[in-house]
Amino acid sequence: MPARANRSPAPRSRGQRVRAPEATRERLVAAAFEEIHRHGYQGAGLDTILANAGVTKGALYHHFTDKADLAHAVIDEVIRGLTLTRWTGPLASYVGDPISGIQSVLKVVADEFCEERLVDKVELGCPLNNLAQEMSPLDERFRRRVAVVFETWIESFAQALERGRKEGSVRREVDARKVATFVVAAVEGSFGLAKNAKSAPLLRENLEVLTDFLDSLRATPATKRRR
Amino acid sequence: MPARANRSPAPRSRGQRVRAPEATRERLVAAAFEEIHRHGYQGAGLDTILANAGVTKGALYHHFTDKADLAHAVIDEVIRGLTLTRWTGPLASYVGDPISGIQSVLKVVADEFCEERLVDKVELGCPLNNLAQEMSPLDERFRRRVAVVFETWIESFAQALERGRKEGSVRREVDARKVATFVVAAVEGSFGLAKNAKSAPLLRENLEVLTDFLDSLRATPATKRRR
DNA sequence: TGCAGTACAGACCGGTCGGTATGTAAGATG
DNA sequence: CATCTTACATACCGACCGGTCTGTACTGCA
Repeated sequence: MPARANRSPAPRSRGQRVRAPEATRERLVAAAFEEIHRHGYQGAGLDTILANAGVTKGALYHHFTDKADLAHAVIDEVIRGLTLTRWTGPLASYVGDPISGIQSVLKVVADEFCEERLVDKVELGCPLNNLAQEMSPLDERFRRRVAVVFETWIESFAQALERGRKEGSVRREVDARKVATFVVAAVEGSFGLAKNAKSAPLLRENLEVLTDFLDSLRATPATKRRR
Repeated sequence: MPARANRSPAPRSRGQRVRAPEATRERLVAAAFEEIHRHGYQGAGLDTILANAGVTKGALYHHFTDKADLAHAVIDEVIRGLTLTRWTGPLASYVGDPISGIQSVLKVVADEFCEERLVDKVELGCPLNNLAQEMSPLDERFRRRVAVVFETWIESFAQALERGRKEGSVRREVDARKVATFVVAAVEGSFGLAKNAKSAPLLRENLEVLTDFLDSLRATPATKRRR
């Protein structure tokens, strides 16, 4: 196993304690996110998290009741935040018809993971989907929290599509909610296959097919967008 | 935690040993598949597997070198078999154009999981995808074995689509391989969302959208199939 | 300035679980 | 029938790991 990187070393130099509870908490959550992203919840070791956060058991159990509580914070804060930043945020601020908006967001993500700097992250998969698949049947509290994040994601896409329908850019027969759910499912499925194949190009190609599918929903019969 | 069912009680009544090594091995693999399907590889307990198989550690380590070896057998035999039975087999034996063939297979699966008897299994997700998401970044041997199964699945769909293209039922511009990969990704993504939502209808609806997408690939411009 | 509550540090514990070592009965072999 | 190999059963071990407990330094407050 590769030595685990300990970025942002502990700011405690013994004799000069800093006393920044909020910062400590966030270091713990951030380190937990990393570990869980790499090894899953069950595979994540508290000792590793503590080492990477630069704190000890005392700090952990001061801020959280147990391992699950820490993971809940990871979902509610980090993973939810990432979903908003990557998907709902960019789509909401997009100017233009919603289908082009979703396609634009897909392209941004595809480009991002094809960059040299992030190709390695493809094999770690989507943190949201990872937790969903691992924990949904095991712990109801995990399942619900993850479901909430999925819901906001789907709902933002659904509202965009519904708006497009009313504005005339999206075909009338389209069920915005169903399509939005499908798009999210297809995105997560694409991440999953790319993760197993360790292939960022595979992710990109899948998102391209998804883009074609979205074109087929346009009211103006698919004027072959730029790719 | 719920008491784990021990179906098919051990056939050993002490004093009348049966000596059926192949059967014992298969009982172990079957029990391991169940446990892994429910709790993932890391969460699966050997003691539970042994209890449900009705054998002991001695039997296990006689037939397998370690836990990973047992799981490898689960992938190569059970999960691969399920994939062939559910997807590539039915499609291969379908008479008619390949797009209708894939749609038919999708419908069979959707109906299956909406039955009273199998709705509970939705929340366990697809065994193949579960292992792919959990183990791909952790163990290269797991990743490769899972990738092989995905490959046969995708390839069977790709060949069907390519055949349709040559026969004229599938549009010329369609990249059979890309589309086949996307379909598999969409299926797995749909299973994943349905698993988190604990909703068989959600799975069905997603597969319906996927069916619509497949219609858009027909050379004859989507003559609105039966649903 | 003393005191109390906060924010940790670090040693330790108990259970779980994968794996091993040893024993033994059943079937094959000569 | 003696023996060897196969096919298990069972007791046991040691490591890991989540969680606890106690101690302590810093800080705000009366």
